[in-house]
Amino acid sequence: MKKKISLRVIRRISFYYEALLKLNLPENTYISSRKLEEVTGVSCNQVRQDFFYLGISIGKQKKGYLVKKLFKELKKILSIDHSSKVIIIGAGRIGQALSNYKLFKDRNIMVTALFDIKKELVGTEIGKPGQKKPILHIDGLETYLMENPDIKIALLTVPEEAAQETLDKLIGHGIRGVVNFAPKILKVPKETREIQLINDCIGTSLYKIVYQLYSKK
Amino acid sequence: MKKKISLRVIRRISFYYEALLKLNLPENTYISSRKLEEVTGVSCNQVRQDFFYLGISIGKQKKGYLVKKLFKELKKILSIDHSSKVIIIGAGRIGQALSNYKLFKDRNIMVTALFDIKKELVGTEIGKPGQKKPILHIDGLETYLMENPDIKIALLTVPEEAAQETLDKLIGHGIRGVVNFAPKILKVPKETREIQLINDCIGTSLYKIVYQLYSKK
DNA sequence: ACTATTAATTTTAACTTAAACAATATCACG
DNA sequence: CGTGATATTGTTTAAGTTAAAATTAATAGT
Repeated sequence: MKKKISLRVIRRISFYYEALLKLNLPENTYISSRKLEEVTGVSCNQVRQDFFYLGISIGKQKKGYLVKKLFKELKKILSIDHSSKVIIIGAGRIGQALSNYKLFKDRNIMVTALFDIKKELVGTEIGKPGQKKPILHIDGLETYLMENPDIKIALLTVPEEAAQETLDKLIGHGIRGVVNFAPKILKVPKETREIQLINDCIGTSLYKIVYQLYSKK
Repeated sequence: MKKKISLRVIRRISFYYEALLKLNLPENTYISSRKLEEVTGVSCNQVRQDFFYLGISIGKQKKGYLVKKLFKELKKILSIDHSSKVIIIGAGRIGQALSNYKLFKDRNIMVTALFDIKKELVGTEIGKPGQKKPILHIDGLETYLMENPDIKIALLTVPEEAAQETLDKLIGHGIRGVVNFAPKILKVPKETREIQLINDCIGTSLYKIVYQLYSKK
């Protein structure tokens, strides 16, 4: 029985992983919790506690964690030690930006196709040579998913008017996890259980920053 | 002395606010905590506790909260009862998408200009007629901010290679709050205190969804 | 061998959410 | 028009979760 890890911890773990990517240290060197604090902003105490909690006790006193080992452990926890395929629904600016997002490689996440309804987009490809992805019509979604049953994740970047309806359609066609980028909070229908939805609405954090800045006193 | 509100509460408050926007109810009708749960996914207990905590005790038994009053209270808490001006650094796909983001209006947040270094972009305008925003060269940033001292917030959508450097520059020129959309965790220099930075890196939530979906068991 | 640094672990405190419950206003109904 | 049932709030209390701090142990370097 595996311990449940909260999304908050997962987020920090992803920070540590990103830090390793960013620093690009040789695999046989060490990185300390202090250094991780410096790069990620997460306190070294928290770093160690996270590692302890997760059963990562691979540190060496006075040196830190072996980069190679740490990479491996973090990947395992994040479930990015194997490759995941995703599709993007909506080939507008956000969708295209996401599909071009080069770091997907380091995270073992692959965009296989984009879907849209705009005539001028459907049938074209986007991306750099060698990693082009087709833009397909959304009517072909069901067929596509039947032919590619290992695709369980969709990134939703359609206009907000169409967002909820599209989400429902995705779920109906077997998608199990969705990140919603449309500026509108979506909900999964009650009946359908076990669907993972993250509302990562663009602009949400504006509220936070405005609050922090202007609510003072 | 004002009570400190955590960002987590602020996020929920913004959900309630978004729910009101979405439902678009007449101002003189009522909305219950149950209904808010239905729309936002936040439990009605939590809703009531939030309101209690924040001193919003405007509910009527058996009916709920008067939409008009609730709007007013939420706006006040979120500090969007007055207008805030922001600039966008990076006029690429994400930056353009953000600048077109129509909901800014309802949130009293205005994009006044975009900045970039690309020759083909600088000097042009984007946006629908009547709300066009200029794209300026980033070299003009300092001057622009001196002429518009009420702009304290920047949205950062530059490529990740330039992100940290650009953030430092922004801070140097008096920007006080930044939302970073580049796929890289940034940090504010230690010396500079009181700068609000939110790393809202595009793609961060992919880790979460992948974990939730593939780590099962 | 001593010192300083760092990890592992435990303890404590803070924060967050959930649950419970009393109070009250509205509505249905006779 | 009165009355009772009920929905819904305001408030408190408890539980659960998360983060911080403190402590212990180990090891590298001098």
